[in-house]
Amino acid sequence: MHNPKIKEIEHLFMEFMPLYHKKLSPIFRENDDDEFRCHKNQKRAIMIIHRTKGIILSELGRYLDMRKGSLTSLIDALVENGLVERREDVHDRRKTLLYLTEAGEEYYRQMMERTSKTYQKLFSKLSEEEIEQCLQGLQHVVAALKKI
Amino acid sequence: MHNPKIKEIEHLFMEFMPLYHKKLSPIFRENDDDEFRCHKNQKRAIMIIHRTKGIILSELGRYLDMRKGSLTSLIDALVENGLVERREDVHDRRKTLLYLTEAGEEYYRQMMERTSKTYQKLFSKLSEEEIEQCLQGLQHVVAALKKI
DNA sequence: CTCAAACTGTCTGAAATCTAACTATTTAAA
DNA sequence: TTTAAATAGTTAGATTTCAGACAGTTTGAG
Repeated sequence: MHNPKIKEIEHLFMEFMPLYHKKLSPIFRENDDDEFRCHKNQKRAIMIIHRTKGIILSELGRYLDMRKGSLTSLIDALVENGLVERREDVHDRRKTLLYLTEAGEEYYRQMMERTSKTYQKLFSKLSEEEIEQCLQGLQHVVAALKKI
Repeated sequence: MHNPKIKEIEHLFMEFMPLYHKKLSPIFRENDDDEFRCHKNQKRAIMIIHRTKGIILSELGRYLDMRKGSLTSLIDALVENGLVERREDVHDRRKTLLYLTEAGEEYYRQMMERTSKTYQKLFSKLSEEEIEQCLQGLQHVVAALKKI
């Protein structure tokens, strides 16, 4: 019942997450020339809504690891700023579908432009081989997380 | 200057993080039989202090992606509950070193016991080969994050 | 069909986190 | 040596997130 390799995976995640926060999370704090003054979690929400258009609030909360109650006000602010819009779900009247507005998509593009520069700068410290291994490693980890 | 593989890595991280939050983060929310009623970030802090004994507040903040100002009160609560202790740094009087108390280590052990059960259950859905690939993948990603 | 269980989003007051100052200490350049 | 810049931790007030309760809707078992 107890698989030692899974235990190793657990340890690696505990090593991985602090490293991610230290090296990569700060990217979402960068607030220079952010006309809407979005904070970190608003930016994370925008990135997810862009990728999964029509997502509902509850599911967004799962992806962000935030409670749906917190998201009501977070999304309210984004709607007020004209970056996000709510639409009713025709097939399930409980649900509200979330989309980026055109302004939201534009904001997303600008955000990604800055993000990419930071990624390029950071990972250029690695050799081509290390980059390749990181890339393939991430693919395997993502594939695993999708299955569990 | 622009490396397309780094761009792929960036995309994979953007896919990875929401998946991690959805599948693995909830583990730290489990609050059954938690006599100290530690919330998620307190648990994350305890895990990091266990791994990096004698860490200072500012560095802990980087690993948690939290501001040092927030950590003063977070650590205060853990100290009051007898799980963490502050010690002065003899060589640099600005610094305060953080350690788990014996009760803190015991709390950590109990938390890890529950965590491990959840990891075992989740990852047992994967084949041996998929587990191996996830494991090796994580090793490469961690190695990369350490270098950048 | 009926009705309980599950799920949606919102609300309210409590709790946690953030921003931005501030003091103290160390580092390093002048 | 002197001094400016960088870093550590704390504090106060503003902002964000939380837990828990709520009403409306859908699902599914009997």
